[in-house]
Amino acid sequence: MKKSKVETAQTRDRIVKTAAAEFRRNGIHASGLNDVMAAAGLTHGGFYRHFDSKDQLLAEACAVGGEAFAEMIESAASAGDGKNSLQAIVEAYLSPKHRDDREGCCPVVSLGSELARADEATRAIATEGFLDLVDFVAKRFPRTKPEVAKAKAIVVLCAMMGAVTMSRVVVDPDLSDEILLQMKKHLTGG
Amino acid sequence: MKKSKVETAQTRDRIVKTAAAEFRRNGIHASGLNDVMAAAGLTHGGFYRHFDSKDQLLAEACAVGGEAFAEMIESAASAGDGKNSLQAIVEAYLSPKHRDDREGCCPVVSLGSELARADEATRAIATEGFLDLVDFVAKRFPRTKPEVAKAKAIVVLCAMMGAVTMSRVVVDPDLSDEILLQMKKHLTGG
DNA sequence: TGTACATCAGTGAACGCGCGTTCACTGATGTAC
DNA sequence: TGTACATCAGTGAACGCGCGTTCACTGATGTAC
Repeated sequence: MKKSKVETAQTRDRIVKTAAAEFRRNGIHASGLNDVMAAAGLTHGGFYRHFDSKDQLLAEACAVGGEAFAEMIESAASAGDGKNSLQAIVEAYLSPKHRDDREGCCPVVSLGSELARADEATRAIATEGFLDLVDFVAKRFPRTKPEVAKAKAIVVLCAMMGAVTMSRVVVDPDLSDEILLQMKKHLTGG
Repeated sequence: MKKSKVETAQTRDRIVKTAAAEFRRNGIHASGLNDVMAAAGLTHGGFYRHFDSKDQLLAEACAVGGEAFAEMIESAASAGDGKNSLQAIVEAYLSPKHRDDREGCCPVVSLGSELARADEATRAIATEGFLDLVDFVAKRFPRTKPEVAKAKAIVVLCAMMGAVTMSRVVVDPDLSDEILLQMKKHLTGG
């Protein structure tokens, strides 16, 4: 049953990507390794050929999930023209599509309160992902001092994270939409 | 072993209050009924004399935790004078004290991403708690149309929730403080 | 008011189940000669 | 290049453990007479 090196690496990648989706969909605690491995088309026994522990998988899944989400945001930014790329980011982040995308969304939205209790390695990776996003958003404030741009980016990102999280908690669909809309108006100076 | 009606009601209250703290400290999934009952000074077997299920306890714990947190915010608001009560709320919510208070904090901060996956009853209670806070904060915008004040309150609350959540995720204490500080400056027009 | 009995809050053991993790086994791959 | 052997990815059963939930039992409380 031994697989080629290429195949082994592909399997490992598939497990991490599957975990990144499963964790975001169901939460960290609620996603069993059995679920993740089955969703990746494998049995659970082989897990420890690739990883030391569930915590290690979580850390790697956070890295991959964060990068994938950053790419989504970056492509949304480049869809808007140079001047309006901040608005394009805000509209993508605060869209009902993002709110309803349980597998591909921002990891902080789907896992925020669980990440706050995760081990240091995972939180360090989440911190890096956040800072990468902060840098990217900060560039949308040209002719602004770097520290000020960074501060603005932190505010915009955290505000959006809170809004999408809350839009998922409330039961009233109209209220959920309103939360996204009001935050969008606020952040785009409407 | 039967207890008096008063004692029974007190026990029930104690379980709910203990659960409200345990859930916020450790998360919903990570808090076992055994943990909650032991923390309330009881054995786990008696749980079902008071509640139908863990989900029911969660819903009631959300209600109690939300009310207790609202009272904290209201007392913070009345500590500042009438004009600056909004600023007092923002400063209390975005304080390191609130970030570091794992048991008494805002339920959305400690449980947000888990609440988003909770059952309808719990999310309905969380929605009520949120709307109560929105109404309370909206009153800090006098001489403003009710719809506009409500919109502003939604924005302020969600932005603060996101900031405190993120401040708990990041590993760098300076960055954590900066997140709180920048959001405070932003919301108080600094 | 005093007595007999039903109620039921709380205990502690047990239920089935799924968790994270381990392990003997398999057989195709990669390596050594 | 061809053959013999070591490696190890993946399987499936098993480990101990804790989960949510159930239940027989207890004894003090509340109730009926």
